[in-house]
Amino acid sequence: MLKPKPPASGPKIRSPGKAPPVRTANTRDPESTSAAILVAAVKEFTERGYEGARVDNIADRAGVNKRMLYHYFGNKQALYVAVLEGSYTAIRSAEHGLHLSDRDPIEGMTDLVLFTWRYYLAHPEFLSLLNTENLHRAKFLKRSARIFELNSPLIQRISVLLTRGVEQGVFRDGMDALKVYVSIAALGFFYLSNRWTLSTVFRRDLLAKQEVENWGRHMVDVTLSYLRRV
Amino acid sequence: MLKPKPPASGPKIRSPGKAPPVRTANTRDPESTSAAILVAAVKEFTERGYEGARVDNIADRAGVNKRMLYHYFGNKQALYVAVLEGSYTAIRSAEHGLHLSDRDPIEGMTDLVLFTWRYYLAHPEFLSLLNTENLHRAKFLKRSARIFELNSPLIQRISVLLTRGVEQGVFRDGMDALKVYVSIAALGFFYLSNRWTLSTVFRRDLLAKQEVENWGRHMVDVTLSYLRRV
Amino acid sequence: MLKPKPPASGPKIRSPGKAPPVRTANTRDPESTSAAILVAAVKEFTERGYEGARVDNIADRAGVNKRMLYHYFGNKQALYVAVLEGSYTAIRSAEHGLHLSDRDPIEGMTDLVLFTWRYYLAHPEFLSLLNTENLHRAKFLKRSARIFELNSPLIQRISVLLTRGVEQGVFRDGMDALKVYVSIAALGFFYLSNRWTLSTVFRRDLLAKQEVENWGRHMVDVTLSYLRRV
Amino acid sequence: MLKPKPPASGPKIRSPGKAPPVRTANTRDPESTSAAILVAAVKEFTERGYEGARVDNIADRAGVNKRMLYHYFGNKQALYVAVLEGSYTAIRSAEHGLHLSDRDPIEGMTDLVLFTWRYYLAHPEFLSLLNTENLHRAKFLKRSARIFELNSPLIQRISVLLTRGVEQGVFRDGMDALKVYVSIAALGFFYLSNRWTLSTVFRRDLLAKQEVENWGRHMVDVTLSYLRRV
DNA sequence: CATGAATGAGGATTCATTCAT
DNA sequence: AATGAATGAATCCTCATTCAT
Repeated sequence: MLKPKPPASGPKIRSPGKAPPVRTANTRDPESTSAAILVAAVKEFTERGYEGARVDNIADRAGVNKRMLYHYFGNKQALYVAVLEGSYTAIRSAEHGLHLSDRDPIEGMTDLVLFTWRYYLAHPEFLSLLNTENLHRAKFLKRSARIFELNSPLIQRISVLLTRGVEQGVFRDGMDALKVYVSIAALGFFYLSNRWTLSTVFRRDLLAKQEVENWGRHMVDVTLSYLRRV
Repeated sequence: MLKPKPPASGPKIRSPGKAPPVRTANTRDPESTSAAILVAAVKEFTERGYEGARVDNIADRAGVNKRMLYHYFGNKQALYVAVLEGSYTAIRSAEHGLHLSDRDPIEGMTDLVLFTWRYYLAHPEFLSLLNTENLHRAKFLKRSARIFELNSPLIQRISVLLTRGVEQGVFRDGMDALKVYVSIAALGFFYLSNRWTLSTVFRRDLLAKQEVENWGRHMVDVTLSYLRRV
Repeated sequence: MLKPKPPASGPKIRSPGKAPPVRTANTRDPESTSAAILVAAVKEFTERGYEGARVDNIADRAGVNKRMLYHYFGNKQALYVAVLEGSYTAIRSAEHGLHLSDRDPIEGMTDLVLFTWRYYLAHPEFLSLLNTENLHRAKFLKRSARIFELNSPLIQRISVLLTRGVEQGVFRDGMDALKVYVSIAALGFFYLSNRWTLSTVFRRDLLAKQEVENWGRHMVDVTLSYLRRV
Repeated sequence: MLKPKPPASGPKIRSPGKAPPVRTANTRDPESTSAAILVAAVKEFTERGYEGARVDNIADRAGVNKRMLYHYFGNKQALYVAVLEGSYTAIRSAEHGLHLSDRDPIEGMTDLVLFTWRYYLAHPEFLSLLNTENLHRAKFLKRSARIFELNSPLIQRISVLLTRGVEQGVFRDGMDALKVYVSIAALGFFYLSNRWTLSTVFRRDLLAKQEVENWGRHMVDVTLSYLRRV
């Protein structure tokens, strides 16, 4: 009798970039199983986008049976939404570590810019997931009711910071907190998200250590130049 | 954590908004056939990304037999590369309309910023394609030998503009042309590319006429604040 | 939930020679599923060659979902290789039933010839697969590391038989075991493999019972005439 | 306007083994056009079998427009039959060069064997086409009415040779001319046709010059051993 | 006679998801 | 809870053949 999957054939040729399973099978630990799936899903969706991501790959990477993925998350789309929400939750909760309210406005703004830059650097998956989501016109994100609540406090706090800066005579008046935040995000996000095409098109390695540090300072420079009262 | 979605949900995002064919069949005009394929491919890749794009959809949208797509472009990937190259060629040739060299530096820079902003506004496909390409780490773009030649003159011209601004005492010294360009691009690109998530997360319609105009001015403001000698 | 099966039966005219599925679906018995695929693949490749074989046909003949074929064997080519290896394994293990070493040389040789003839008669798939493989210049077979080990003992045993025949004064000296084996195989193989063109060209039914028996005797006659000391 | 077949894509990836076209286009010489197609078709069918052969490849190899192939031959199958008939015609007309009737029987038989061997060596396409045809159970050949007339004289002439050999006391009596011919053909045909698998399975280069010469002598040896009166 | 564009019917393969244990 | 076999609907791509010039 022939064995299934004879060695000569080598079926199941996984896509490149496959990581070895991070868990051993049959742990019977719901907590760890679903966490492992989530971690694997973040990687897969980050690397390949929504359409490019493979359910099989996620299961393999998580070291769990594919069926578990459906058990815990329902389907690919729901898993993707869970990944997305997790990413937003993470950045907003990280931002809580920032204490913008009781700081010197210039220092507070500098911290915000550098925090944003460093967060993006440390969390490429966040950028990639956002791009993927924007390709889909945020249709998945729209379903998540909590997203607005999650994000609006940040703008509020920037607004306070700006007001204090104006009161202290260091910032220009009439600045829009959302505009300021979007500008900061834009500088950091675009640089990293588009680094592949930028490096190719302009032949300059944007991820070199020195370039990365410079860009953080540059972001501070641009932001403060814009805000400062002249 | 999201609850597993009820079975009725059904992912399977079928081609929304599929357009009727733009041509009648069997024109026997190679130029028009391959052009129609290219136009359709731009749309499809823009809307759905590389993995999400469907060869069948492209053929349908172009109003040509699917086989023609392979006849003229070889395969999906080659067609995608053709789309990508076409997009870069288009923006760079549009930039040629700008006469940065013989202008007042402030005006020239303002023109560059506004041009960039308006080009991105008018060409959402360019932004989307770049995002798609960056998801793939520019692996397709890297194969295109002409890309660097296509893009490097722009940086050269910005550099000249900056130098003239310094000479005339209006710009700060020591500015990096690539940094300046990437900053401008970042402000415009991120705003548009991420408008779907931004609108959702901050509940503000970034595409409202007034907002769009404001953002253009904002980009000029930020850029000149940064460059100006204080 | 019931699946909404399409109303009418649908055309889908299968290629000629389709056999009804030999299994019922969804047996959930991997052994039997992969065995059924292999059996069906032998038939299909035998009847139509590698290029002519249809993966759909194989799945249909095996009574399994087409997807299973990829699950167990990877792809068409790997399945073909499995079929090929199986055929070689079968004939060599059948040859083990022959006890050439402890026999009278003339009898042993007669047995070998008749065994070969009968095996070919009983296993037309082996001949057909070999022809197919030779059309491809053995490119699939070359990848099989075990093939040489599988076949070389036979030549060794013929060699011993020849030596004993020489010692007993019944065989000529200096005979090459491989030449002898190839000659025997040639007589049987060609007759059967080429019987279709031979029958057409010479208008003689080579598969008539009497002809078949005669040819076996003829093979013995030719072989012994050649080997015998005169 | 984009040119069809952009350089980046490189469509029309032909299968390996493609030969450059042997003619320049648009010769407007029917004779040479159809001859070129036939020559190209022989190569393609020989190398890839009937199902593996590609109409496009044949046209390319012939350096003619694909449409011409249909113009001159009707379709792929008819072209294949033309190729097949051409091959049979060629070998039989070559056999006419042999003068078996007025020769010493032993010499005549030796000539026949060596002629067969050399012809097979020089015409691998004949062997390959026969194998292909046998895979299809000679269904194409059966349609060719001329085939029997073409081949039967040969057996007649062998029969005469055998009779003369018996009369002269050098050949055994009661030999069947067809059996003799099939045996000779078998020895030569199988050796060459199956050389790829034989070489792989037994690790011996059957196409080495010395081996080839030896096999011709071996064929004579076997044939005469069988026929000779002892 | 000659050309190259155009076509519809498959071809192998892949995918998210469900079933049976 | 967990498993791996099983499935049907795509998905990219290819092929022999015909059409319009």
